[in-house]
Amino acid sequence: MKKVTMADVAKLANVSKSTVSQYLNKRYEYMSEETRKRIARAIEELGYQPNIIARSLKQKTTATIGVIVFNILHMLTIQVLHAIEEACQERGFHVIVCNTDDDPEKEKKYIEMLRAKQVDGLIIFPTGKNAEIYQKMVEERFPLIFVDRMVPGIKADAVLLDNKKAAALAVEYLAERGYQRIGVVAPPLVSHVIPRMERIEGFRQTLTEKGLPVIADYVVATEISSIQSELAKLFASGRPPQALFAINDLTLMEILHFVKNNGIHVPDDLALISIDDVPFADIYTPTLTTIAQPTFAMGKKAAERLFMQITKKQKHKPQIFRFPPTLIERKSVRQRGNHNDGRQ
Amino acid sequence: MKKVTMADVAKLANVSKSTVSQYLNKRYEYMSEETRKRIARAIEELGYQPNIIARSLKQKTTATIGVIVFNILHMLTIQVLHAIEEACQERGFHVIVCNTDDDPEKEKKYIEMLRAKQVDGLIIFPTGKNAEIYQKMVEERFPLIFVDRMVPGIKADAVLLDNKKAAALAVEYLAERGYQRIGVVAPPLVSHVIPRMERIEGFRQTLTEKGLPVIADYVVATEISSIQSELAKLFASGRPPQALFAINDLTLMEILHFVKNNGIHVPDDLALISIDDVPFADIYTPTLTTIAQPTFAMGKKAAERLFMQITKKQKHKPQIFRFPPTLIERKSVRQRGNHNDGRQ
DNA sequence: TTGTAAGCGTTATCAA
DNA sequence: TTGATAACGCTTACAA
Repeated sequence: MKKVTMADVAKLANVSKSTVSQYLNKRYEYMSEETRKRIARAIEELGYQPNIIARSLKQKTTATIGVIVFNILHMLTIQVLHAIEEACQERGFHVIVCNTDDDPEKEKKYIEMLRAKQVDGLIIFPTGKNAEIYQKMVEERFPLIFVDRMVPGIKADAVLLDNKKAAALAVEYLAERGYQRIGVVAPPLVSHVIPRMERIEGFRQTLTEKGLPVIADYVVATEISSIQSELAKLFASGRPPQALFAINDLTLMEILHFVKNNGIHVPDDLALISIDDVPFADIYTPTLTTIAQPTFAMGKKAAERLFMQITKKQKHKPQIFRFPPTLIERKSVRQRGNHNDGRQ
Repeated sequence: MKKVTMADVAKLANVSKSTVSQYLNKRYEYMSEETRKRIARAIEELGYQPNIIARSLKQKTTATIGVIVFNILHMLTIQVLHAIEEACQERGFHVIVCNTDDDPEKEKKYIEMLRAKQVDGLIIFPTGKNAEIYQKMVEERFPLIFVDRMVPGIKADAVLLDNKKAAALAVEYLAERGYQRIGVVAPPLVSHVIPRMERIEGFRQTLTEKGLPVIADYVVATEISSIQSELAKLFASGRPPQALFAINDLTLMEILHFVKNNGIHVPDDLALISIDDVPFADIYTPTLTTIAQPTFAMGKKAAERLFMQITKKQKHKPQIFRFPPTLIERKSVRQRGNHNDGRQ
């Protein structure tokens, strides 16, 4: 009762399917004004809508990309996704979004399904645990970009924050303001999650460069759910840190809960700086000094780079794009008095 | 060099394409152990991956749905999307996500493109301004669900918050605690954005029911960018409101900025309650009393209902699903002293 | 300037 | 238990 096809249009307009096809693809060059109008009328009359699936089958291209993320609720994910969607919109592409919850099995299934659906390329916020599959795509020259996390050993394009720099920014900022006992809070340090490692590495390194001690106890790296209790232990000890560096928005939230529940005053009792510019940074009291990621630029770059891969399917040497973090100075870190030697 | 097709598998396994097809669709009934193994081996050997596009063309079904949202950065959007994605995952469906920025033109283009791509159904957070197009889909019985906003006159399923109830909850809560001069802050009241209208309507109605005056000046409904200045005017006047009801998270943010910039103390100078349970509600000082939407349940319902439409393409009378809001009591509203008659 | 016909990679209907 | 063969709706040489 419903499906109008090109053949119907052709019949009604008294032309052949190919002519209709020409028309639809705007190849008007050799088409008489007359036929063009007849076709237009027929399409109108029948309410014809082309079937892109059929075209895709023939052309082997779907104008669709897949974006596989490990946490769709993450602010970073959403912002990058936004930029990707916008870039795709400009090019007439569509985005299939898949959420893995950081489960490699789901990721694997998604990659396979999306490739079966013939997406033209993939942007992945990887779990990091499907090396063989990533590798296979690289070998086949399938258009692929990693975002946020990269996977060691896989020669694919990646769009990342300059994580060491971000950590350095934080530590330098604190050090310059007289903080000496600086702690860091992070999720568990697992080796395949590169940004975490890089941030901690940058933290340690910068501390050393600044001549400050790296105190093992001040490195809190544990499940989000136990950050509160770990912090409690830390602050129950004799010498709690003077400042805390939150490696991302999730850990920042935990710290904020902790200070609220324990009546710790920021920045007087404890200075705070974090990576990820949370939306409430400047309504919180005190406003929060953060290190922002250029999320929109990152998403845009990922999309553009993917389009490049899609259009010119040459070899292209894999590139890692490191985006610079930006320190946004607010009030959660203040200048420490010089007379204070660090004791409470 | 790459594309392995069913024909290749068939040749290698020494069977016909149809047999391979049977195998892939797990119709093993009449298949000899022997051929089954041969096919399995051939698939393995060639690294064959089925082309779902071809299958879709034949079967007229893509196992893909489209989700068109008017603001992908909205927290509500993201949470509902999350639930939709999860429900789709369970059913082997994929989700194409499109962001319209509340632009009806974009929405129109997206709807057309997605239908051309033969998606099996559409979940739309509508701009509300493409009535003819929505109507056409309804008439064609194309699977369609509206979320968050509904469109008057369009007989389609919709998943919504019980907006009047939400507003009533807020006003009752304030009234019961002795607040009399209650204001509301909202984006511009345009008639096609139903939830806004419903919330304001609920606000007014409940105020009246509680015997409280509806003061025109206390209804701030304006562009987000000018909320601050409108609030400034309001508070510069002799009798500012004792409590403010933020119609959504965006307006809440503006109010929060305003109180911070003007040294207004919450809840002592001004009580605050809002729809949308923002992530920082319980780290803010004071913690924020909010009215939460059951976002996950809403997304799940939208997906399930869409699947129902997709599977049984019968008439089905359109239903509006109203989800109950939940008041989460925190500290941004306190009991007012009875001796206070409302004057400052 | 327009039409014919051969695909694209599946599935489905019959036969064998 | 398996195999021909014709769709599915479109694109694209090549002819006319």
